[in-house]
Amino acid sequence: MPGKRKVKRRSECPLNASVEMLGDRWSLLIIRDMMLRGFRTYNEFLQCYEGIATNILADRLHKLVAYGILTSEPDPSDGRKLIYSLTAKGIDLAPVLTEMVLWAAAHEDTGNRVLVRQMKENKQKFLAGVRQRWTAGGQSPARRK
Amino acid sequence: MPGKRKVKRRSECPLNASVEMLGDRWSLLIIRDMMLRGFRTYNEFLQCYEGIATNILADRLHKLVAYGILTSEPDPSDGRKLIYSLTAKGIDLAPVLTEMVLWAAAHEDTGNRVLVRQMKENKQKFLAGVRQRWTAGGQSPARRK
DNA sequence: TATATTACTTGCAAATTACAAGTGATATTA
DNA sequence: TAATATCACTTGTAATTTGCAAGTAATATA
Repeated sequence: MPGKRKVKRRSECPLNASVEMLGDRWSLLIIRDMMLRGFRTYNEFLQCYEGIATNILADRLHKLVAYGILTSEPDPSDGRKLIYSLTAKGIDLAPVLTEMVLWAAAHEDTGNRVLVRQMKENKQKFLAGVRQRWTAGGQSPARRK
Repeated sequence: MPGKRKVKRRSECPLNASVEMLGDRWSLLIIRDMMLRGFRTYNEFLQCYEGIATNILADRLHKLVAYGILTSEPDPSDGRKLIYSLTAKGIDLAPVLTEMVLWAAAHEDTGNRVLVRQMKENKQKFLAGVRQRWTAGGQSPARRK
């Protein structure tokens, strides 16, 4: 388990730390696609509904790895591919994602009602599910398209 | 209570809606300063630790008002001032803020341990406090400097 | 009446983003 | 084995956004 490293930030505020790491238009969507859709490779991430540009995706993946939110390793069955995984730190973003989803679902006209109902009715169960799919037991989380 | 309006977004995903409204380096910090420090005017927001630029602040305040997260009204005791308030939609961001604070506090070397302990030990009480300070009874939430 | 304060706006350089078109390494197909 | 396809990127360029400094009009204070 890596220790907390001292990083130069605009302030000491923990919210500011989160905003500096995640406060952009793409990082959380990549994490969403890992948590909810089981995406793990570059080309899968490129298929995200919102249409991320290739250079931005490469940049964000590097940053998320540098922040300790993701790790990457070569695919043993295909030397061209890199497989990205969520670390414990990345898995711990599930509550953040959940609250952002519930907030938007409550106040905006959005889709994916199934997911929202699932999150609302049993937040704890949903979080446990993400954790299980991405730790020890679940090396290859199920893909849902 | 305003209804949910149809807005053109990159996708229907509720997380994407949140990211489009809040996914930048400043919006959530303005909301933090309202919720935790009781800031309500332009000059107060300008004093934020992270040092926001005036044009960025003006832009973000306009956007947050347009999204229905804030409202603004002239200060009756000083015609030059505008007083910004959190709407119900804005108050409902407290759980998002809380989870982002707890995540960073758990995984990064950050400050404001008092706030973090308060949030961790009694999340519900903290959320209730924010709601109370910003609704009906609490027209002028206490300033903590 | 002169000065100060408030909430901005404007101009401009620098940084970031989006889009299109490569690139080298590896894998598959004929 | 040679040609083609796929993979994870990189590069170039234009458009957009940001950061900083310097205004500005309306209102308040001395």
